[in-house]
Amino acid sequence: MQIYEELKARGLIAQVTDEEQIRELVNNGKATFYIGFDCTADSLHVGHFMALCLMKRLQMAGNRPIALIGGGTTMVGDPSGRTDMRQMLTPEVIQHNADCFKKQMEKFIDFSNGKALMLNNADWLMDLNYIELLREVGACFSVNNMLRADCYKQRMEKGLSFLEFNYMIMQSYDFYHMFQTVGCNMQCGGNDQWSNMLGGTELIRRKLGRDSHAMTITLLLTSEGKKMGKTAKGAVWLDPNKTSPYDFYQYWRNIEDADVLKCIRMLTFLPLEQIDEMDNWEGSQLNQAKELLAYELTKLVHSEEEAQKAQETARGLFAGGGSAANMPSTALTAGQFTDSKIGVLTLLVACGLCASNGEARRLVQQGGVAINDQKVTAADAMLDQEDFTGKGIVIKKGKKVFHRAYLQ
RNA sequence: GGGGGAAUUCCAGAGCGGUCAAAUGGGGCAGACUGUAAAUCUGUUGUCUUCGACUUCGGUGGUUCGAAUCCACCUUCCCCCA
Repeated sequence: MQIYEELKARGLIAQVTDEEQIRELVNNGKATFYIGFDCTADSLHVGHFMALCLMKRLQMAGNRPIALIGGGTTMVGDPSGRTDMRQMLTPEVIQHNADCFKKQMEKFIDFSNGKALMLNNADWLMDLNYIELLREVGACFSVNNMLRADCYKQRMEKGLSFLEFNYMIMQSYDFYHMFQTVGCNMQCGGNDQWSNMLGGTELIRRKLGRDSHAMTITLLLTSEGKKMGKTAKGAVWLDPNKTSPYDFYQYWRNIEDADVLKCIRMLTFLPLEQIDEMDNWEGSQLNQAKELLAYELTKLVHSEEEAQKAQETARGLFAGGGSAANMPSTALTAGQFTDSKIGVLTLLVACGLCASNGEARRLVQQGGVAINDQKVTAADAMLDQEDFTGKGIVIKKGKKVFHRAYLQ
């Protein structure tokens, strides 16, 4: 099976400009394609992970990826999928984020010997001259057409600033620029980028009379239609300091039944035959699939070792007994104890399990806290400092959150 | 440039000058049931030294014994006309 067919079988491809041409290009390793990354945060998250996987797959098939850091476009802000205006980021923050992205990407993509490129569009966008750009590029865009684009439509009601309206033009210019300078002939991206991407191919056709291609990746949505990788606390990050490997593992382990197979197919590198076999799994058997998914992804994003550790910890905690070594933990200092004692509420807050004493109190009152498997019933319960020495104690919040606290 | 409207707790969205820490829904958290799933039901959801106190309703001042509710100005956004 060739790469294009595989991508299709995995359900990764959402839209393409010309299937035949792209198939030909990609299957023969003739594509130089780019994916843009807006650096609005200092770490990549699960959403980006899809894109990175696609790059990796295409690279393995002999194509050349370009990771484009949006140092310039982030200054403008993409209105797609947003109902309100993005917060403006300062150039310093954007630069910092771009640097962070670069480090993370190097783990996935082989940038050696020009096998892949990493560019930053700040390098060419920041020097543009307004009038020149208007005459050169602006003339090629029809506002009528742009307004018809889906991403702007929703914003027509809530208001759209001229700044954001220009995002499509910047992105199109990127493609146009790289088409000429590094021979980039295809753009990939999330399906929400479709109209922005078409802007680029259109610009290239108008300015140069040449064909270029665009391909979008299916957005990974939960069965409820929400974006995958978002939790109430925010995104699931790839940076182990922002989302620990254990939490990362747990995120996938806790996924809904309806989404498991889809995720395995789209996100892992397991052979399709193996995945097809799991297709008729049902009920609690799906738990095995979830474990596999969580393991594979943790391995890809962090390392085999981390995946192993996370799996052991999770199995131990949920199956009972088990090692407490790798669960998230907090080191307490003697200063946090008064008279060698600490209150449960204080402890919960200190470990970041609760945002406030009030929340901690509620949690205890509702029977949601257990320490070393003993349910805590009194909000004013005190714990002895000596219990925290060595491995410390294990706090269980609700049914799934385990946390270790020990004395430093 | 002219006219009108809006800003409320995580989100959406109610809110007579006192009885408003603020309806309702969503989301979150916890409990029951389960398979570390979903659905369902229940409780809870500003902070704290929690039978009490304190700080919130875009910002700043003002009126009042008392203001999320009235007035002025400012900021931001939306709509209509040009």
